[in-house]
Amino acid sequence: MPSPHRSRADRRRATELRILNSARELFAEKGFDRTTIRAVATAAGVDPALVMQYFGSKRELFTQAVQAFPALPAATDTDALVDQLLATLDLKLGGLPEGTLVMLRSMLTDPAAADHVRETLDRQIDSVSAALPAAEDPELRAALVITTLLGVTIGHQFLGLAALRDVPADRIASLLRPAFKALTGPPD
Amino acid sequence: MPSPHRSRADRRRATELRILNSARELFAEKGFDRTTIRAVATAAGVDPALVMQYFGSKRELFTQAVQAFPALPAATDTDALVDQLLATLDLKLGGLPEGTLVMLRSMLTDPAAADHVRETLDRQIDSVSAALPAAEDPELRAALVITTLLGVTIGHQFLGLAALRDVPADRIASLLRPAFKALTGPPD
DNA sequence: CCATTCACTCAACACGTGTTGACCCAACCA
DNA sequence: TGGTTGGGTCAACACGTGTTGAGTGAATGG
Repeated sequence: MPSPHRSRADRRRATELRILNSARELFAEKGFDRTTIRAVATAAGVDPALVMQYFGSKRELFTQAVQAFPALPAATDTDALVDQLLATLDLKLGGLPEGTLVMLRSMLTDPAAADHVRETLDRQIDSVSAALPAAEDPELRAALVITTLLGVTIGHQFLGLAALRDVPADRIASLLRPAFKALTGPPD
Repeated sequence: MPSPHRSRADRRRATELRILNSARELFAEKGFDRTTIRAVATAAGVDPALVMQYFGSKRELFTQAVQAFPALPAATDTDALVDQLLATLDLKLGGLPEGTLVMLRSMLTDPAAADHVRETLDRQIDSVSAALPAAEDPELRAALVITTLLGVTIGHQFLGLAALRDVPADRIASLLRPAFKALTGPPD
């Protein structure tokens, strides 16, 4: 059922976007393997063949459905860095962008997704590490901070751990803050 | 190629075990969806139909391939608890039992695996929480400790983050210790 | 020694998948 | 108005999957 009176190019872009959105939603919810081209097509109200025609392959559709993680804001001061990292918790626990969910969901079972996540986290670690000039082993400390956030995110967003349900993000942040301070700079 | 002179019952148990071990290895490496009955059978040197005959279904084989996480040792003292938690890092970073790898690998894409992991972690959280009588929000604190360990494990074991490669477990433990102390009991 | 049990294999079914090529018809353009 | 483009559908192929039922032959036990 085509929407009324629109130019051919407009409709083309609209359905392509509809497909991409359905794909993101399904990939984020069920992962790469369990998301079928047919399911995406149905969700978008379109024939499976059209999905192929537009994106070439399921793998390519997956790639397009992923969007880069939001870059971490730079910080040179350690205290400010911790605050900024904790500020991202709101995002991580509430409305993580769907393109990010797509990556995280499949990272343990799809090597391509794992690569993408690894590269992204490595980059984030470098970025955090660069803001820890005073401490020793800055890269390792940064990695522990980032993986901690990853673990909390997984426990909350994907596993739905009881102890994390209905806990406001700033409560978690306030408990995590002293831990991150201990991690990023030792008490001397 | 039957191994020589053994009783029928012995050989039966032996091949059943061989199948189970192959299954564990493959499930741990590739996850539920990408592990095929045929691949398990081939790895065990056996016909696919035999796998079905012994385990009934792929799902049942998966269930059998999972073994319970090693229970957390109890501790009533906070400092001792932190030490014990960090002592598990050796295990988590080195030779995590394959049955555990199976669960973790599939937890993001297979709901049954997610259930199992959630239940296990909930139990661990309760256990840790019980050892934190003094602090407020003990359950939440426990959950943050456990999810931190989860995140570090994933970053190291499954993603292979560069910053965690070739870092001895006790180095990580020594950096994590002050963070866990800050998390389990506030500086008063 | 013979009948039976049973570990194990073979061949196939039913189904869902990604992917493809032929086709249709409304929008466009001269 | 008529020919062409191109968004979109239809039907099918080739393949891999979990699963099944009939069959085979050696170990068993009386």
